[in-house]
Amino acid sequence: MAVMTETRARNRRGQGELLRAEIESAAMRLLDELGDDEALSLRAVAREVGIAATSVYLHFADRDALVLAVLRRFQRETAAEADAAEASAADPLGKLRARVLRVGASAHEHAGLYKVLHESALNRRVDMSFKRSIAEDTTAAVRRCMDAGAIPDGDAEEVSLDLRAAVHGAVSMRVNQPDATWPPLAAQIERLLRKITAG
Amino acid sequence: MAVMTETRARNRRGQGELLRAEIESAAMRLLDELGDDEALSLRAVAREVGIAATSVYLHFADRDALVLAVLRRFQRETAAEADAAEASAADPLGKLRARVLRVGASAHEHAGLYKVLHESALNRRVDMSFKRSIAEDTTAAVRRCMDAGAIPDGDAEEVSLDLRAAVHGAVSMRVNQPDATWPPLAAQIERLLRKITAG
DNA sequence: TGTACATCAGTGAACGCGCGTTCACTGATGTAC
DNA sequence: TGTACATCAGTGAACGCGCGTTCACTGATGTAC
Repeated sequence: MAVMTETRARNRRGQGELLRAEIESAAMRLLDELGDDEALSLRAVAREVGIAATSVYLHFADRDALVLAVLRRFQRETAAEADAAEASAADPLGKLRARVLRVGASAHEHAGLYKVLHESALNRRVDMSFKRSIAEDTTAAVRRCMDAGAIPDGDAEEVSLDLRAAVHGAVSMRVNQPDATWPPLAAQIERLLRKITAG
Repeated sequence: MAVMTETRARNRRGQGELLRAEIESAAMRLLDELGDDEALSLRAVAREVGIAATSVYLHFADRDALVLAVLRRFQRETAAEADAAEASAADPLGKLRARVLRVGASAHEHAGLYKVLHESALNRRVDMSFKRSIAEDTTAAVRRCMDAGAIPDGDAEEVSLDLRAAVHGAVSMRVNQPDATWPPLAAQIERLLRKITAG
């Protein structure tokens, strides 16, 4: 029965794009809580921002467009964090470890967004090929480890696939059953990395 | 615009429970296609069976009860298949391999049900502890391998967790991005099993 | 410096939809006498 | 052998809900003259 009393000052002329960012941020917050794109309603986003539901259409063609914008941003941010983590390590194996740990941690921290990005029905409906870069970056890091002799030589694509599957699984279990008790994610990821990269 | 013309003979007296099974089967089919419990509507199930929507309430308290009945059945069937596969192998390692391969294959074959069981919002909302048995059975199989010296001795719980994470990840990727091209699941599972059980 | 007006940012009412669930009911059938 | 009736299996109308989206609109503000 609580009535929405928040009012929001209209943006100055020429500043209309500011609302776009506000909508996107609100949707990102909600989506991270919900963990399900179908559960995100445009009207809830509008309520969160304090605008009329129809105002969302000033900046996004429809609900899918809004969700996709959020997911692109999450993907971009995660990739940047992974790059930064990689850069902070010295040797190839340290870089691979830092990258994988960072990707796992980001996913765990933003469980809802991770779920929507990787486990929602959107994957069946729209093109999400922008996700590919994470896989490619991991494969490249594996390859550099092999080239440097830091891990046994082999099929980098295959090792990367196994590694991503294992990390995805470790994260997914925790994200989907948050109430169960789980051993620390980082330790498991390090162990999986060790096992999977060993010849 | 197609109108539902299917008619369905009312069950004989005393046979009312037959409808329960029909509803459960229809819901199972739909849920496997949809891969999302929130997308399953009671009315769609009723349409599929050819009954009035309200007739579902003769056998299930509400939508959640119906979905849970389906998931319990799927879990029971998968566990039985895994036990059968295990029984068909001779040595402990063969049994573990057979079990893990069978669980992976069942999941892949029933992608939608697998998703609902392991990745749906139901996990946050209701008790799904009946899922535990699969994990426990795998851990037991790992322990028998260790006892028999078929794999290096170690923490069976930990190895089982890593194995389940990896297999879950391998399945989940394929299930969630069915249009991407993936190498054969069985080969990847065998490889992961080898790597993860090796000391 | 003043003012008409185009533009920009955003609104509010309305639409049709499918949904879960409640409720009072119907009509065939088996059974007690 | 006949029949009244309780029970069983299932129905159909109706409810209120929140949703995505369309549409014509409003009112403040910057700018051209």
